[in-house]
Amino acid sequence: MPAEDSAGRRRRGPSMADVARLAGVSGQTVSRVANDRNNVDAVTRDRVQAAMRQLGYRPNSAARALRNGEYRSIGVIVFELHSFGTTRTLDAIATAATISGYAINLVPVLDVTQSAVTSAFSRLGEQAVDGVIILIEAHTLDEAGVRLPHGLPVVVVDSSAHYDYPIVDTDQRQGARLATEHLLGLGHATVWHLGGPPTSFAADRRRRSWEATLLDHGREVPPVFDGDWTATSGYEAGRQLAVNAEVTAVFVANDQMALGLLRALHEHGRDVPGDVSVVGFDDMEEAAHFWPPLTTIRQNFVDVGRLSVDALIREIHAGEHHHEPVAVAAKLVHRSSTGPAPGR
Amino acid sequence: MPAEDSAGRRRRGPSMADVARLAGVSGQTVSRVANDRNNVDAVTRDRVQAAMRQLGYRPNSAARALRNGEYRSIGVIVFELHSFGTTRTLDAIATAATISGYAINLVPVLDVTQSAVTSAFSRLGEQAVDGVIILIEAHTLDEAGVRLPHGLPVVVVDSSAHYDYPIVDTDQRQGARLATEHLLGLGHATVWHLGGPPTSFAADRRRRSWEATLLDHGREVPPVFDGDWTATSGYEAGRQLAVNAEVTAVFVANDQMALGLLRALHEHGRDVPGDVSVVGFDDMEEAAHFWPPLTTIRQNFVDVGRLSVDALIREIHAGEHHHEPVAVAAKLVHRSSTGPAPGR
DNA sequence: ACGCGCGATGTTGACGTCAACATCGACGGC
DNA sequence: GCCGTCGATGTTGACGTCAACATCGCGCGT
Repeated sequence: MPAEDSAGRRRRGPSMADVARLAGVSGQTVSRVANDRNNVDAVTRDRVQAAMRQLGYRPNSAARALRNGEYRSIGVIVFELHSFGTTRTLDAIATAATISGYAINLVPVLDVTQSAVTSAFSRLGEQAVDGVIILIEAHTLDEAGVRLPHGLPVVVVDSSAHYDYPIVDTDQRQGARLATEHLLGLGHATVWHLGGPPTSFAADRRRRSWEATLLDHGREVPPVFDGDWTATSGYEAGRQLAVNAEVTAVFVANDQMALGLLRALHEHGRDVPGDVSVVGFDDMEEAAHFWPPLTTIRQNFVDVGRLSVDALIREIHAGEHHHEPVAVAAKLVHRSSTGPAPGR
Repeated sequence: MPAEDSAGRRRRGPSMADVARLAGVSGQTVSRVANDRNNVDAVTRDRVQAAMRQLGYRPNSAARALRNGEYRSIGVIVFELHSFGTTRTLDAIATAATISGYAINLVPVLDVTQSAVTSAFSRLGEQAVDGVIILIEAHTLDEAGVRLPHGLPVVVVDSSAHYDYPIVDTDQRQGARLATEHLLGLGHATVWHLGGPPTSFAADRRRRSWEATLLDHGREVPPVFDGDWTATSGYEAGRQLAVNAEVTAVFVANDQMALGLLRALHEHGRDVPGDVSVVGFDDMEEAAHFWPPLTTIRQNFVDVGRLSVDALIREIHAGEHHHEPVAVAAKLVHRSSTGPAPGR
């Protein structure tokens, strides 16, 4: 339990009443000063502010939230901050929320098990939040069943349209098409794919769009390799791709796996982009300094974050709901890891 | 303002009173059930729980916090989540806090200006937190002056002993010595250094320790190159290091800059580790897949996070204060970017 | 048969804030 | 000089929860 003072009472900060007493005014006047209302005499205001400073007064946000029925805080459920995309999106969400005057309540899912997700959701039920943004990959969500308190506004950052909640995400379809067509445009007969985990909707979208693009152009669709977003999984898949001489172009579902692939290609003495061209996805800051610098699809995480906060706040205030999924455009960043098909 | 019901009242969730009415008991009994007190008859408990489920009751944490004088929440001040270390530490803090039953309130500093820091601090003053962990680099903190509400428990994750707050951090000194001695042990005449921004205490510690280690071994201390933690800055410094034939060993203050350095070395045709050995700091997941895989100093972010949460909670509960700074040991991870000095 | 103890449940009030309403005094118009 | 107006300030109560205290009834010991 918290520290207590000599009388055995909980140590709490000074309240409005304390400030009021010191300044010789009523609590209500203190409230008015604290909230910047204009109908307070300048002299009185100064006196109150001096008293606040002297006592180190800070408003009690619990009381305020109780009174106003609003926490001005939004919960963000995340599963590990290892993934580059999640981290950047969280950053953007935090920034957007702060600008809109909302605090961020970070609710981590401790491990991949279903019970961890369920427990994160139930923790959230007791949290002081007005709404929730879900940043974990969808399949986990599905399995846990939607155990979120009814009536809590929710926005999902993901690529499935299967939820009862508003959705904001990068336009995976368009991004993957950009990558694939870039490689085809360089004269490669076809494009191989190193995908994300099959359980991720984002990975699924990228894979489908890659496939559709190939078919649109009348190309063969090579078998897919699946990774788990980590560089290590990219390296492992890469060891198989590297020994296959037919492989001249690979679209990798994220930059980290692309890094692993590059390493595998180097180890097998295959030149990039001379023998094999590689395109990533995300455009993490490091990608520009991979060896060789990675051509990749840049996601606009700032917009994703901002738009999900906007959507959530709209839902909180107006009870609005169920708009079209919001898709944020991605763009191709051309660097040195892609070049013309060999012998062309 | 939040959505209102048809009567124009704020839409709020059901309260204990609503549950009590439905279950035909007093509010206090509902409270006892909600808090898992044992002195409630099993039959009554079931009835209350059924009512809770039916109404979708969730306890109002604002009221609870007001009543108990404790938010069970800790604030974490961060500046951007771009840096790998900050992100990992935040992750560890979130995990540790959750396990200890504390929520995380993320308070982003929006940009590098002093006013942004000040404003983050003052936002924090109004936030529903019992304590604060500061995860931004120290110099920014200094300039802003310690404007934190007096009496708010604080823990700083940084490497300066100049604060009035408890400190937890990786043992920068030991980590940098490990890196430097590893390179000297491989027969390099001396070790060059690509440091972090001079304003960072962590960077400062690493630099000093590198220098001290060289002096201990009677080696020459080459001029320092300063980066800003980004791969880009590492690349730029790297272009200067790469053209200097004397450089055979470089200790880089983080992995991201090391990546940029590797790229610069490749571009100048200098072999790693044949011509130049490189050691990084952090051990981000990707480091194992750099080309070549990077020898680096692994920071134990999990421990840093856990220990800072522990220290903060201790401070919150007992008002304990001012222990020795906590230094978490780092360790060397040997990969392929380091080898014997050329011609040896 | 009486009372004591104890477990189950109910009642009251306080946590800090702020909207709504009440009050008070000064000033201007007639 | 009287009243109406308006701006500054004060008073009251309610938000939802829970500790402290009060009550009630049942079983058991003597």
